[in-house]
This record gives sequence, structure tokens and C-alpha cells, in this order.
Amino acid sequence: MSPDDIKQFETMVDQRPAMARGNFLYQTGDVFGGLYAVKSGSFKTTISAFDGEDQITGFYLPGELFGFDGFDDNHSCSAVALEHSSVCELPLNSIDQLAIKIPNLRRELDRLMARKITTDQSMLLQLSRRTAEQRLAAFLVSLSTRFRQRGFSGTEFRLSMSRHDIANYLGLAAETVSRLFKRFKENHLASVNGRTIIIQDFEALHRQVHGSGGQKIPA
Amino acid sequence: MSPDDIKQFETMVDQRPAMARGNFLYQTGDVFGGLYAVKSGSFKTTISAFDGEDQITGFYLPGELFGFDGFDDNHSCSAVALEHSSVCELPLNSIDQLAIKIPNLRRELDRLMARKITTDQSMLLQLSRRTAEQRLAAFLVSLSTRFRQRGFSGTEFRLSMSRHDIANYLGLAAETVSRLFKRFKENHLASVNGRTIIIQDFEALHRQVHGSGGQKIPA
DNA sequence: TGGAGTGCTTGACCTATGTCAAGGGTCGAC
DNA sequence: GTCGACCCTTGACATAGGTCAAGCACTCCA
Repeated sequence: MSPDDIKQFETMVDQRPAMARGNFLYQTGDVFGGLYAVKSGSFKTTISAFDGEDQITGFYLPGELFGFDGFDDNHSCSAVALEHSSVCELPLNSIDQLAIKIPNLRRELDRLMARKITTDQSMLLQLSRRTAEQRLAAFLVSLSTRFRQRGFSGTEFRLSMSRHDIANYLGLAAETVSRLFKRFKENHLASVNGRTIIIQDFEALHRQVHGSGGQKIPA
Repeated sequence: MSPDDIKQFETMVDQRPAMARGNFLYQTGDVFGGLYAVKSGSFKTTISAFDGEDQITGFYLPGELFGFDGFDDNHSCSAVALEHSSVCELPLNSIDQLAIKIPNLRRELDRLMARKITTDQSMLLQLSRRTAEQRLAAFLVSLSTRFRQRGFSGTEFRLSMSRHDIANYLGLAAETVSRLFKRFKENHLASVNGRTIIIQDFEALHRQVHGSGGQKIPA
């Protein structure tokens, strides 16, 4: 959604009180109440993995809509605030009413769900066919692009998630993420200091993602 | 959908001529025309991976509905028949009309899309946090369960996809799939002969999937 | 019924990345 | 301001599973 869309939404939807880092917006099994738009801060959604550690299925930045995992009555994921955050809620029972006022809203929601399916599927591709280096490059490219789309800087931003979270999301070990950040720094692709990222060579990162396309970065 | 649902659908939807193995039902970029229900045979959907080889994002058995990847206007995947197959089409422009006749259809479609999101996300979990053995076990459990749900045998069935396809879907090498089938056979979990599968110990396979839960299978 | 092509299996070997372990940094709470 | 708890980094080492290579076995069609 565009910033304008967000504004329009804000007039129609329920504000939710701000949340502290680590708090759950919803948990696996909760009855679906509606969708959420990030107003400030950020969230991750996780799916439970039986054996203890959960799998992170997505990160959500300001302006992004999430919660589609609950459209099948109950949430299949849990949503956790990564920092001090706030959301607007678009309640389920409003959706149908809103759809009458805004005929294209229904279709727009379909598109958003379809897009979620598409991005999940390209994550599938990422996880199974990419090296660690390509995955992390793709991750940075994605964050950069999304920040830019929302009107923030796409070249300098702060990671609200830990190395551990990034690793979990990308199917890697936290140590590997750490080593790769170091390598990106050495190769002047991205300068990483703690949680502050400066994208130095977006194009090179982008080439990385599709592997063969770019020259292999020397280790 | 239940077999009854399928029947009801069949009265409302367009029949499509049968297709030979290897033919495309739709391709990446095609304008979304509608959803498809498998009448007979089976399909795979693939997402293009730039560097040549595509990633398989799903297999669809008789009675299953697919094509949600196109809800965002254009298909993000291609759909290919794995054998001589036929489908019914549920055209997009019929969906809204049908939704009026069947008020819950709209909601039901949402559920199906949400379920697709959920299964994709658990595939994400599979791919990034499971061993090759666990992935293949999960794959067999899934096929078995789906065949049973559709009224076919859940213990003896035919794989319509090649080892290569299975490997691609699970993010493995075809050789690994081959070796694992051998191991499953040795351990009397599933007897695999060419493309014929006999599930010998569903429970043990199921335990495999969640790893720690079951005893480690000796190699 | 036989031959070609494709798909499947098996073995040997290699490497990317996980695991374990230890040390240093950073940030929030009091 | 200081303490403690994470979080992050770095090194050494182990291994699951990929790659390469070769041979076998279907299966489809003439």
C-alpha cells in the first residue's frame, strides 16, 4: 500500500496501543480478528516447529500489512514486536462492510494475499537453491527496496532484528550471518556496524542474488 | 474441497480439454484467468529462477485447487501437467457472480488462499530446518494424507513426478532422494519400486518428520 | 521385439556451512 | 556509573549432502 492508502486506512481502522519489544500481537491458534498495518516499529511472524525453535516466516516494516496467516479462521503464526511498535487493526467484520464502500478493496486484498503467496514462494526458492551469501544479499536487497518504497532511506537503515533472527529466517546459523557481514564489508558491498547497515553497492548485491550473473566474490 | 464440493463446482465451471504430459496449463506472466481444480492426473507449479533451473512450488493431485499465484493479476508461476491430465476452470469473472449465489464461497476462497500461505510457510520451515531425511519423510506423509483425503489409497500410490522433481521441490539433489528411498526401504518405512510407493510404517515416517520425537533411523 | 533415450541408482570425493567454544561489546536496569 | 545479560564475533573442527562419473533399467515407439 502507498502512504496515501495507509492514511485512508487509518481513518477507517482501529488504533491499537503501542507495544513493547518482545510482546505478542497474536499467537498461533488465536482466532483471526483482522489484518494489521505497521504504524511504527517492526514485527516478525513465526511458525512453531515442535522441537523448540520456531521458524520466522516474515518481517514487517512500517506501512506493511500482515496477518494473512489467520484468514483460515485461526492464526497459524505468532506475531512479535521487534522493538517498541504500534499497529492499526483492520477488523475482519469491517472488511466486508468496507468492501461495499470501496469496491476494489476486496480485489486489492486478494492481490495482497497473492503477493504474500508469491513472496513466500520465492523465499522457498531462496532457501533451497541459494548459497548463504546469496540469501543474505537477497535479504539486504529486500530490506533496502522496502525501506525505499516506504519513503525511508534505502541505503542506510537499522536492523531491528538480531543476527539470530536473520539467520533463522534465512535458514542459516547466526555465526554464518556474522561471517558473511564481515565479508560484505571487506568487499565494500555493505558496511555493517552492529545493527546499522549502509548499502554501499546495491547493484553488486543485486547481482549476487542471481548468482551466475555476477562475478564471484573472493572470500 | 470435499468430493461433493468438486461435483458442485463441476456444474458451474468450464471443462478444459485433457492435456498431455509436459504441457503448460499456464505460464509465468500469463494474465490470471481463474483457478483450476484437478479432475484427473496431476500438475506441478514452478517459479522461474533466472539461472536456468526452476523451483517447484507445489504438486497438485486430483480434487485439489490451484492457481492462486495468479490472483495478483499475472501468474507468478507456470503450471505443467505431470501426466495425461484434465482440469476444470473456475473463471475469475465467475467468482464474483458465484460469490453472490453462494455467500460463503468468497470466504471459502479466502480460506483456501490462507491455507496455501500456511502450507508454503511450513514448507519454508521444512526447507530450512529439516534434514534431507525429514524432508522426504514429510513429503511422503503429505502425499499419503492427501491421497487418503481424496478417497484414494493412502498406503499404496504412484508418484507422478520424477526423482528430479521431488529433489527440486525439497531442495535436494536427485541422488540424495534416491539414496534416502533406499534407506527407507531398508528400514521398512516405505517400499519404493520405481514410481510405486507402499507406505509400510506411516507412524514411523510421521515421527521422522518432527525429528527428535522419534528414534534416529540407523543409516 | 529391439534400440534409444531418459530416468534411476550407486560409488567416491569434496566443500559449504553447521556446531562447539571462548572472548569481547553493548545496552538497559538499578 | 556499574553490573549483568545478551548479542555479536572469531576460530577450530565435523559432517550432511552436493557434485561428478559411470552403469543399469525402464519405457516408449517403430
